[in-house]
Amino acid sequence: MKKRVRIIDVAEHAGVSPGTVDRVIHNRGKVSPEKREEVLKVMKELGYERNIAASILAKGENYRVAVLLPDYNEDPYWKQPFAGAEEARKQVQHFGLNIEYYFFKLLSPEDFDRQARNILKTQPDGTRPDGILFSPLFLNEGEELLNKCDNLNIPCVIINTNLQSSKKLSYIGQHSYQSGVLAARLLNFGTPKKRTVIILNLTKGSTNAKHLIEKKEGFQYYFDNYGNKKVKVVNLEFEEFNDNEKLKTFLQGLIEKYTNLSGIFFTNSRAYKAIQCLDEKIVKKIKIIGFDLIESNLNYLREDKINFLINQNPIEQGFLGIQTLYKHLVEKEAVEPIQYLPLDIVVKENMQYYQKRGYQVETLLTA
Amino acid sequence: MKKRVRIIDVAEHAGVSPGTVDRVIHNRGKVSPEKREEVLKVMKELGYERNIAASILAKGENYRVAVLLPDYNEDPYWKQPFAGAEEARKQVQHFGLNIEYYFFKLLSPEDFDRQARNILKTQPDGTRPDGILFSPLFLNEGEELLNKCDNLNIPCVIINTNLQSSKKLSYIGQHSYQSGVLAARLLNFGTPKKRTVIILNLTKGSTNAKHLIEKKEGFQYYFDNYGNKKVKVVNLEFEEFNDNEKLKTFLQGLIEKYTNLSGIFFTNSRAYKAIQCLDEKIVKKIKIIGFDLIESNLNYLREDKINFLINQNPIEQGFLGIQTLYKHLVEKEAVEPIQYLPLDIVVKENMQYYQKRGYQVETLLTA
DNA sequence: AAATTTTTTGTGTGCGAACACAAAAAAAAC
DNA sequence: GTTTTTTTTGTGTTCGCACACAAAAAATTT
Repeated sequence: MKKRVRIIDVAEHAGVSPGTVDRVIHNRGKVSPEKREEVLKVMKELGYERNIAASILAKGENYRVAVLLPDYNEDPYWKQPFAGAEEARKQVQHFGLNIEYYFFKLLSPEDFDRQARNILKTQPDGTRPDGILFSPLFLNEGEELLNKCDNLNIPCVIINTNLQSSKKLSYIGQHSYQSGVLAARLLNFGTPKKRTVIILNLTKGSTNAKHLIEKKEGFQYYFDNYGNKKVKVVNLEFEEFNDNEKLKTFLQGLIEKYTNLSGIFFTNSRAYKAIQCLDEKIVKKIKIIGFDLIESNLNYLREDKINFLINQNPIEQGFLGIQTLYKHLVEKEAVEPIQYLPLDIVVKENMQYYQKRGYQVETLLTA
Repeated sequence: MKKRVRIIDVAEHAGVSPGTVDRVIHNRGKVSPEKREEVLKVMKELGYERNIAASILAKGENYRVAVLLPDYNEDPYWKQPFAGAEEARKQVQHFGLNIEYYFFKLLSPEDFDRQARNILKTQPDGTRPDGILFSPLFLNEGEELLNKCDNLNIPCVIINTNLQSSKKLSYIGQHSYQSGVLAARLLNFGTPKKRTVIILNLTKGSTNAKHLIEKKEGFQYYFDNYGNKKVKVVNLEFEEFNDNEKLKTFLQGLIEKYTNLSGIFFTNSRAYKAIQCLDEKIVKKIKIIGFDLIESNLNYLREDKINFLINQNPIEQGFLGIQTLYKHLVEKEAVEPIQYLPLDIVVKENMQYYQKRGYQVETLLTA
């Protein structure tokens, strides 16, 4: 148990005052080059490490982080990153990280933009947030926010949807392409003969389509290279998924057209919307793969109407997002620019274990 | 951003000195009942919360935690909990938690016991560890260690194998029974007709058999209640798995005997030992499910010789184990007595994401 | 060469809790 | 009622860092 090296130890060895060492550590300038070099050398020699507890105490509660997510009342999926962030907040609040939440309307780029402006507005005390966690569902507006933050020197962590921009501190989420490959593998597993599989995208055009395209490509790739060569892949999209009648007509059309239909891969969390519209017997004959452990999907998983759900760890996304900002701001540690979360294969028999933090979502939101 | 309530605030409101409040908080006795009550009341009223950073700083680096695991040179699986613990150590070392590792010979209860005694020996400075993390592979010796620690008031976190004893702070690991059910589900998925499945236990009698029995029961339960009713389940054990010739003979015997063999479920990480001995064509005809993402298994997963691996998150077990002790000792927060980790279904297409921390295992151990 | 400005370096205080020790109050012994 | 002992309460120092401010040294100006 080697005793820690302190600033004052470094100062003594370097023949300077603690104040000078402090200036070197924090780059507060006003240090002559020679002393600067000497201090850096001694720090390395002695292996100086900042005492984080003392640092936090001396600094006071100072960091402000803004979290911008879709309003979860419109889509229960978004409860989960929120819950994860809340969980992390409880831990890091002791160490000087405070969090403010902002919510935008799920399908409205305008609202996203409005909230983003709110976040960046200077407070009465003249400050801006020290970090932002958000999900860039809209490509342009997301990039714009990243750019603004880059100018203001505010680190951003983005979750769920990746942007190519290098102006982010870190991306946390799934590898879209690979999730498509995985879905294909699972569907292929239950498709021995010459059959048809459908990849169906229930979404409106306005949202960031990039990760949906990647899923499709991954899905196609698997069947082209590894899967049962006799399987035909059909690629479809349907926008009016909120109109039950239209959706029903659309789906029945598919069933009639593709008589040798083996399975459907839903590219997002809306598998349950389709299953609602279909006859039980038909559903059970088709293999169905969807995304996300939201309650409506889980119910169908229990009833064996959905065969597999792929979990993209939304709770963990929120949790890790806050943790990453904490690491960067408070501990000043380097963070990974891309943090891919596992693609969990969820069936009835293991679903319970992926909802652990999920329990708190409910209690949290009714409070 | 409400300002924090400090001890001195509580003291003022209660009309006592900070020392008295301190005594109440730490139960250092010597406080008159009236003042004690008053202080507690005020603490609740003002919502006092300990400033953890200040607390850690004032206390100094004080906590010592011992970690007792099997020697990973004998079984690569055990590299993983070690790596997880190391990862956690890096984080909590800043906050006053120091870790010492002890290793015991995998199949030797005597060595486990010897190391346990080492751990509990008082140090030159008269102290014992403040907490212990271990894996109670041997039922009796594990219980004994728990009992001793209970007497000495040392909190214990156990991983991998559960013990019924209530004298543990927390268990972290899988739900054995449910993992059996899950394996059955996956095997059943690929078994349409009247066939035979084998559940095979490659182990020596000496280790704690309890979680193996639970796996078997879960496996059987699924086929009895939900699975294909025409499947016959055969329950076997083989001890001399390290003798390739004998194992080969044994397995070929099985193949000949059960001509309609559909799949084998290996109850631990030794699936690879069996596959080594078998002909490629035969392996590919049989569905194989095993446990644990060790390199030999992963290779066979890549080659499609193993269909599914169930991951019991050994890295996370080590990581969470240390975190749990940190929470208990340093943050003094309540911890969950049982923390079940997910039963991950791993195939070729998602295996990479479950090894994230695993990468560091290699670099760690060659250093 | 003295006075002034600018750059560089050193000193001191506070953050909040833990713990040792001193002081005061209460109880017991005489 | 005084002294001694025990219980209860209060005070002061420490942990290591951040940051404000004071002091010293160097560079400019006069």
